[in-house]
Amino acid sequence: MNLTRAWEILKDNGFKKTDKRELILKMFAETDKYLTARDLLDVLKKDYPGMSFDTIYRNLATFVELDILDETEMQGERNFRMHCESEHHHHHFICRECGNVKELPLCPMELLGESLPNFEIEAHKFEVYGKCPDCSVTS
Amino acid sequence: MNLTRAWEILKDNGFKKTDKRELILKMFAETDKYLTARDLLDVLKKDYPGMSFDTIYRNLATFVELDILDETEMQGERNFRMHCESEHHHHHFICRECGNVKELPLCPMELLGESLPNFEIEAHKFEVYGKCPDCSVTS
DNA sequence: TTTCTAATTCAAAATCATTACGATTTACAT
DNA sequence: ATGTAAATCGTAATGATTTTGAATTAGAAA
Repeated sequence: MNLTRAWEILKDNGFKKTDKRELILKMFAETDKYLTARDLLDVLKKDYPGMSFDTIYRNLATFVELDILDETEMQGERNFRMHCESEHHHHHFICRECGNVKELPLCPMELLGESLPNFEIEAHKFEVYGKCPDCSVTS
Repeated sequence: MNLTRAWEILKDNGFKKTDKRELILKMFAETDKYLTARDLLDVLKKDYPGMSFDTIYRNLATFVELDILDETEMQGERNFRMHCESEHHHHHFICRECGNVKELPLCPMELLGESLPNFEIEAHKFEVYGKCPDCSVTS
């Protein structure tokens, strides 16, 4: 997802263009990694000392609601990332060292078959964690 | 995992038999569901008003460390459950309504193939959420 | 452009899960 | 029975997140 598309969605849903929102979205546009509310605040406080958690969290919620951001939960923290626009559904490897993300082409749900008859499936989570080649010590 | 085996492991690792540990383990032995620290405290406070968070959390950490319990994170809370002793690795469907759990026979890691060359894989998470047949409103 | 109004922001406090601490009690090997 | 390390208690601290209420601001309408 790029910034232009993100603002299109916001406009379409009646949200205003504010500099705080621009800063937050720019941070996501510039990285591939998952970011926490604190990551954002720490950086943005430099330029906008008044930036508060309220602003961060409310906007993150808005962005997730509008599918501009994806959210996942890792070690007790909510992590956010620009929503993937890949043609088809996929999952991620997440590097615990640098936070970088790699797409995994498969989705286990396709392989469930009739494992869950009469179950109402609402969601699923599949993530792989470890070290990417750059962070893996090959010595 | 049954209580006898759990105590075997604790003994082997030099942990003492305390009534608090017994109560906590009994709660896990009696249910199939994932429980939170609060679930445990709320119940155990009835019989042991003095029961404190310290006791709960320290013991949960110990049990997870010793593979007596499994841990997962759902909606911002850590959830615990008796460790599965099934012959082979598997994953779970978790009912968001009643908390009951159903084993899923597959593990997506087997299907990764060479998707992650030179990546150091440390962990993975695969869970399916929804409503079990009992909780699904079939009207 | 000026005005209006709802949306947004700020700053601080509340909440919730989790962790930590010093004092006391307990399990269990000797 | 006793000594000692381990475990527990009661409570306070921490850290992430959410909420609140007053002040500010963006964007639409006149």
